[in-house]
Parts: sequence; C-alpha cells; structure tokens
Amino acid sequence: MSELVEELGLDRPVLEVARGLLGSSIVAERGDTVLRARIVEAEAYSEDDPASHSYNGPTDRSAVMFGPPGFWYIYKCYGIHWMTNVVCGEPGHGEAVLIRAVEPVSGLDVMTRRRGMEGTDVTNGPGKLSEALGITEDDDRTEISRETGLYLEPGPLDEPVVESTRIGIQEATERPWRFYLEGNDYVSRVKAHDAAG
DNA sequence: TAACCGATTAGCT
DNA sequence: GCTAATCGGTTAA
Repeated sequence: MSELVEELGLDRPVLEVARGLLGSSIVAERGDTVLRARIVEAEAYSEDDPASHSYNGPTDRSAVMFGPPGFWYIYKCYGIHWMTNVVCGEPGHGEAVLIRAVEPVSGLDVMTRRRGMEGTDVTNGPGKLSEALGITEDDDRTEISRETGLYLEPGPLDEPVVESTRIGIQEATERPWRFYLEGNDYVSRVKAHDAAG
C-alpha cells in the first residue's frame, strides 16, 4: 500500500472515505502549473449499489474500481463531461468516491481561463472541476501519487459535514451517500431537507 | 452491429 | 424550469 493511500485511509470503506476526503485537496501539477483545490462535496458508490458503474461486477470501463485503492477512475458522462473518482476500499469491492465540487486554493487564474466562467461556476460541479483541473481520460486508471502529478493532499476538516442523498441518479436515490461542507459556496446543490449529520 | 442512454452543463424562457 | 449538446459504454440480438 502506498504512503498516500495509508495517509488518506483510502483502504477504508467507501462511506468513510467519501466523508473523510472533505477538506483534503486535489493537486494537479502539469508542467510549470500547479493547481490546488479543496474538496467540499463527494459521493460514495459501491458494487451492491444499483446507481454504481460497478453494480453487477466489473466491465471494461469499471474494472479499475475493483482494483486496489489509490487510483483514479475517470469516465465521460453525457458524451461531454469528465467525472473524477477516487478508487477506495478493499480490492474487489468495486468502491469509488465521486468528487462533486472543490474550492480553488491556488491557480485560480488558470482554472478560470479554462472554464470561461467566473466565481463558483469554476468548480461547483463534477464536470466543471474536471475541466478546471485539466482532468481527462489520460488520467483514467493512473495512480494517485506525487509522481504522476495528479494526487490528493490531506487537509484539515474544520466545518460541519452535511449528509444528503446523491445527485443525478435514478436508482438507490434514498441512500444518504453524499457529503458536503455546510455553508460552502462551491457545493453544487443544496437540497431543502439536507441536514448536518 | 444497432439502439439506448447517462454520477452534467449552459443557455434560454 | 426546460432542454439540446454529444458520444462511448453497455446490452440485446
């Protein structure tokens, strides 16, 4: 197990990881540019979950979810947007965390230019943050490590965490497998019944 | 090999 | 609030 996997506890069950990644940052080092953004919203997906790509076992696309924790699972959604996921849990369990929103920490100018929009619209959604950070299919199945230049950096969690149902799915809609930082401006969407938990 | 459709977004009403 | 954009993965045949 890599040092980073251990440090972030990515080998824990997916719900713990989804909640635990809040406050940590995604770092994208591309050439001279270093982008850093704090995770403020994440969702859990697992094999026994009808809403998950890993449901009903591995396929060509979802195979990485069944591998060891600490790898990126990047897939294209609606033919347009890249979704950024962190493979976690024990190998074979098909677990991953979807990063749904981040808060820019450094490199805001680059992110803003790439997005062609300003303010929270730069990173307040899974497709948006992938574009802002330059995450594409090239990063799919790569290891989360400082060597690859796209990795996670542990950070403190100072705000209350809100528990919620997931966004944009048709199955298992009742599971409270979404987590976000209370009151954060970059959270993609706040539902009326969401409560801190 | 064809048909269906989605872990979304932006722009318009 | 509504919907077009856009295409690879998945499934059924």
